[in-house]
Formats: sequence, C-alpha cells, structure tokens
Amino acid sequence: MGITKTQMFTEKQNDLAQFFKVLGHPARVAILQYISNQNACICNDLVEEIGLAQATISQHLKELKSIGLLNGEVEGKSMCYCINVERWTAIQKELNLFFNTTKSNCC
Amino acid sequence: MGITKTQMFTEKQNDLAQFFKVLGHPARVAILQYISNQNACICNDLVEEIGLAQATISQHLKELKSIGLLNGEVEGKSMCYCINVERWTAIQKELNLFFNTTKSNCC
DNA sequence: ATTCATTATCGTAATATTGCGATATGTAAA
DNA sequence: TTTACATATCGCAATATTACGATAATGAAT
Repeated sequence: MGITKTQMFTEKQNDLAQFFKVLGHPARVAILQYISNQNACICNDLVEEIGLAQATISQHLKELKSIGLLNGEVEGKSMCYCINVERWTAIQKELNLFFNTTKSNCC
Repeated sequence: MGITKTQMFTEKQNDLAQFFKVLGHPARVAILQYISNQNACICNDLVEEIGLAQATISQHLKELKSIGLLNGEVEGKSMCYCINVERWTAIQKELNLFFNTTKSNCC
C-alpha cells in the first residue's frame, strides 16, 4: 500500500515519527550540518556543496521547513536559510523525552 | 527516482539518517513505547494492541532489529522482544551529538 | 505424527519518496 | 524593460515503503 495508517496512532506518536522521518535522509542531515558550519548563514552553495540538483535541494529544504527547523529570508536575489534554534532545541527535547521514557529492560 | 544517493554522503551522515528513518514511523514509535510500558517483556499482543496485521508488525519489528534496537528471544512458541538498552542509549547519544553540534544561529 | 498457535517470509498492490529536467517566479542590475 | 541569476514548482520516471493475505517455518501440546 504505502499509506501509513496515521489514524491508528496518537497525535504525539505521529508528530514524533514525523520529526524522525524528516531527519531520516542523509541529504537533509548534510544540509543542516552545512548550514550550521557556516558562520554566516550561507544558502545555496548547497547545490554545489552537496551535489544534488537544484530542484532536489529545494525540495529537501521544503521538508525541513515543514517541521519548522529552517527559517528562510530573502537576501538580494538569493535565499538565506538558517536553523531555527528555538525549534531545534524544542525538537531535541521532545526526542530526548521519548528516549528517556522508553527504555525499560526486560530480558 | 526514489533511490537515495548514499554514496554522496559520509558514513556518519548515512548512519544517522538511517537511525532517524527507522524511528520515523508511528507504528515503530508505538511498538517501542508498548514494549517499554510492559514490565515483563511481552511480545505480540502488539498485533492486537496496535491493530495492524501480523505480517505488518513483524516487518516493523524487523526494521527495529536492523539497527539493533530490539533483542528477540524465543519464549515457548512466542517471541519475546525487548529493547536493547545499551544500543538505545548509544543511539540517543549519537542523536544528541548531532543536535548539539548542529545548531548555529545566523539570521 | 498430528494439531494448534505463533512468528517469519513471500508476493503483490497501493502509495510515498527521491531525483531531475523543464519551466515559472522573483529579484537585481544593466 | 530587458537581461541574468536564484529559487520554487511541476511533471514525470524509478525506486522504496507500507500493508496485507497466503503460506512456510517453528515449537508445544495432544
């Protein structure tokens, strides 16, 4: 099928899974790392840096934006993307909460 | 295409993305939470509990096993799955390292 | 040995994701 | 306003994922 039965799960579970999912692609990991490494908030050297087509990078950026991880600002004729640190930290907290409340041992 | 160009990324980036990806489905989040909530390491009440078909649950368990998050033991005619806490904690550390080293602000 | 229960695997259909070329849109400069 | 460049969106093809029924494999009990 390919369709995920989201209605069977809680909103929390779906949200959590969504965060994980967006981070679950190496290009998006690389994009975040690259943006972070530039002191200035350099934008789409990403295309050259990462080596995927411009359309593809744009799509990945869109997904990162979809969970609020990136802010975009017009900068001349370019776009300046940067990490939304508040959101970043909030998501990190959510994920840690999940990790900390989900680790009972048994066997 | 649908094919991820893993060869363009570092092993670390691919590994990280793989962890995120496996956690990026609500059924797998729910499975982990359910296993964790049972004091005893109860197994496939999961099928009843979660409401997906047995084959589907089995497939999700396989993916969780693929990154070492679950241990499985034969228990009579059932299987006893439980969280591999060492691995769990190790992955949590990896993800936090990623979060902590990737959050420069700019705009 | 047969039966029953549990889990894994196979095959398949439906949908999602990834990637890219082409094209549209937006912005700055000439 | 034309040109040039940067980014977003569209449309498509290839592959991946999700889900499930059917079936195989495993183990327990009869």
